[in-house]
Amino acid sequence: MMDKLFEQEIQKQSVFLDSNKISPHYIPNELPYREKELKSIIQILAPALSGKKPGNLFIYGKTGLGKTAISRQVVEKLLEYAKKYNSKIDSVYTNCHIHNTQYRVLINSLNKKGFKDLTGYASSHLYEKLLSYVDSDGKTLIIILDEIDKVKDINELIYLLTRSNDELEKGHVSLIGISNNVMFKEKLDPRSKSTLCEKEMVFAPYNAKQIQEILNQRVKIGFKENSVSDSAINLVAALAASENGDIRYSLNLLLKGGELADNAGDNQVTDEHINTARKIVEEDIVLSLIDTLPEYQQLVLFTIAKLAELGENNKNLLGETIDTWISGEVYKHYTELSKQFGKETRSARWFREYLKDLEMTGLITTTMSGAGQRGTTQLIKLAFPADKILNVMKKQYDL
DNA sequence: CCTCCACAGGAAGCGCAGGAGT
DNA sequence: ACTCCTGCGCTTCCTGTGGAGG
Repeated sequence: MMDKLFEQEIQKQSVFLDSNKISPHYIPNELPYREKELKSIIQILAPALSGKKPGNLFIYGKTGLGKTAISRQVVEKLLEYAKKYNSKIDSVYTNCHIHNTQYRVLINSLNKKGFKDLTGYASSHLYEKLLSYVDSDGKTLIIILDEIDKVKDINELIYLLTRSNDELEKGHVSLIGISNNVMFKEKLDPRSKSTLCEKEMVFAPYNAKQIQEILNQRVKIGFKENSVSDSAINLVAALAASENGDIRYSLNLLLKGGELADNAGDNQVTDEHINTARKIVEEDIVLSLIDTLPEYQQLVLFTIAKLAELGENNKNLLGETIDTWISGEVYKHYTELSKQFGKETRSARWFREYLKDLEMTGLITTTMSGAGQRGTTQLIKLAFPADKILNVMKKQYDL
């Protein structure tokens, strides 16, 4: 019985040749339309080959534009060359979304370099360990900090890591910081800012045509021939273009679309699959955004979503749907709802901080009021359809 | 023009948790 | 085990801002 099920699964036809190659985590050998960026990073890091300290680099750009892929690729190539020419270069990659403090970044870096059982040590001790690791043979250590904006004590971390260059007898430490948060740079200490942003680079979005080309390449290696209709690829490219040229998003669409086709037993991915995939992927995005939110922010979001739901049957005098509220109004409803759920009500001041946080996650958008409204107040609007948010929240918390 | 309203957001301070030092 | 310190989440208080309304 079980054997039969496995047999069936194996023999099931698939549109995929190798679904791993469609995964956003897969780094292809060639990254089209990034030659310029590739060249600049190589130029910045190249001094390491002759034992000089490469400049620190800050890379900024929206999600899914190849920041991580390019940096990792360049560093990998650099290590190959270093071997060939006998230069001592080493690198360590840390995703700060997971390792989001100075301490955790240090632990992670040392772990990856083969140091074990480090928990319990003070961070000064970890720092010493890292220093001696670099100093032992005078290597150049390139530290890649992805999603660097997620580190809580980022100023201290930057200071610590760059200060190490003064204390090292031989060898250097060089930083590559990657972020998709525009505001991040402005929140840095002026001192950290000038160190980290010694060299700076901005990744521009791909346009629809470039996305199409990139997707075609991936489809060729990830899908069987003719398993994705041309119009489906066009649709994915168009959708991604409207999402700031986010390749990761488009790959997720293709991956989901392929799975949907497989499940339905279809031998080609069509527009229909992509449209369904889009709904699923979007819901996943909303879910993951909401999921990481603290409880009290979720309640605020829920309040706004509830208002939006009501607002759909609530037209203003011009017959337009009401989809924007002033913060005082939302706060009133929030206090009512929190009583209803038996939660403590936060002060209006802190409520405003919640709004700011929600805006940071991109779940809501706010604008300052102008004429037609007394004084200055925030006008609050959901960034996603209310039913989508409510659906996700209902599933999660059976509200 | 002046006052009032409705809010924004800074500053101070408070209780608490979790480390570091002793 | 104990104090001390620090950061965090939050409240309270306060000043500032700009349109509405007299």
